[in-house]
Amino acid sequence: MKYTRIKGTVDIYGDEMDYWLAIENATRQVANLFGYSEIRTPIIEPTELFVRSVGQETDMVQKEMYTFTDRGGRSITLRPEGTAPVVRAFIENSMINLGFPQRFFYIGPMFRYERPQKGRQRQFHQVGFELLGPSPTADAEIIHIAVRILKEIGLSKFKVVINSIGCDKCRPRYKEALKEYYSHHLDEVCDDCKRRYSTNILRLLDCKVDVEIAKAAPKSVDYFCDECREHYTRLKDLLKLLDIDFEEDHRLVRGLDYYNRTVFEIRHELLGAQDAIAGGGRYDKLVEELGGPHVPALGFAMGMERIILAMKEEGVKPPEALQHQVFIAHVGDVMEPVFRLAEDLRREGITVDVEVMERSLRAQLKHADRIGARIVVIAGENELSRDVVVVRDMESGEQSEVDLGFAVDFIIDKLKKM
RNA sequence: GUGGCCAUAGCUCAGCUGGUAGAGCGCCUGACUGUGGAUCAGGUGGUCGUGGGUUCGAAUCCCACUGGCCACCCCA
Repeated sequence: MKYTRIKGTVDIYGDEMDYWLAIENATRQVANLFGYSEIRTPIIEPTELFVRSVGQETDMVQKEMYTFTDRGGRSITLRPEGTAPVVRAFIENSMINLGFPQRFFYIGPMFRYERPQKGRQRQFHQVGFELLGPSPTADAEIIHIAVRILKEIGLSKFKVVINSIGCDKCRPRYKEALKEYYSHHLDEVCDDCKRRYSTNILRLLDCKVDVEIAKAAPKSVDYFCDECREHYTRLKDLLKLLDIDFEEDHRLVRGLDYYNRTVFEIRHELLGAQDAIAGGGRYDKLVEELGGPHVPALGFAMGMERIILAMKEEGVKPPEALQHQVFIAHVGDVMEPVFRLAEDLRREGITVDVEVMERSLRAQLKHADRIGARIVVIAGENELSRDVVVVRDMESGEQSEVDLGFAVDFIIDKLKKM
């Protein structure tokens, strides 16, 4: 094979596309119901944008970015996530003048240079929502939307996990407590944890090896400042009001530096190692960090590939995006009336395939059957010389001769009854 | 970046201890000269992932590379 896909990428087509459209349709529908407008930002951004926002020390920046130098000598990166570009666009276009709050959603490809596995590719796709606003009500709304979309798609076997990692004011105290605690267990934890003890102490909490040690570790809740405690408590109350089931997990910390206070994840029960189908949190300092005004905000992203895996695991079938309704088979020199009939039907919103291969009638019927056409119109010289066509119901096999002038009404009527 | 398993027709796979490729499905044609789905018959289709090595001879053994899957790491 001469040319093949780049490692970690896939071609999406055919029946598979139905899954994608189901997710996109659910997203747009829910976005519309909650008043979110779509934003499309470039796929390439200055490298520095992600270094600043996601964090110099994160794995995403350290070893997962697709970065290259363009012909002008600029360092460019294929976006590894969607929040930083949205915030950049918000600042650059002075959207602050549009008033508050502001609500955005996006759908598109992201790129991370990782080793592919189940639920993980190098080019993957996310649906994301961002809400620029400060209150716990905003947090509840964002989680509400994520759950709503998943339900709209037809999923049910997932759970919402939430936590708060405090803010700049109270997190240092919490980190101290963790260091103190882990200093007594350093010889028991895994090598990764030993390394992160000094680089990123919070991450020791979600280590999968030393689960018991992490479970017994100090919890952020016990170190919150008054504001963080109030925010977190209020969020939980609001989620209950919205009838959203959630679990608290003090070990949930996220890998992006910009998060503070609320973080959450939605995990699917039937997936493998990569079971997080959505994740997000609050980022109150990010807008300022990127040179904008003080604008507290939060958001989340859902992994479309993972949602499709979840749909398949749960047996959720997306609706067929393309339904072949009418196939026009023709024999002989009859194109003028055939084209006219096809156009008349399409004007009524009916999907019409016209034979373009000049095959035998038998082959045309076979093709019509394969694409799932409900009705086949047989237009031959025999019929058209008498100004009629044959209309065949492909399910029952019933055929009727219909005057050309009544064919459209006849077919519309027949489709309605199917 | 690390580890395990894997790579034969469009798809799913067989091919035992080395003797130079097969099935099912699909696709095309015909039986049915202008009528799909069933059946039957015929046909199409592969430099056995790539490169090298061992051998008289390699799809089969060895090495490297590439790619795939799964897991680690990390994340959606």
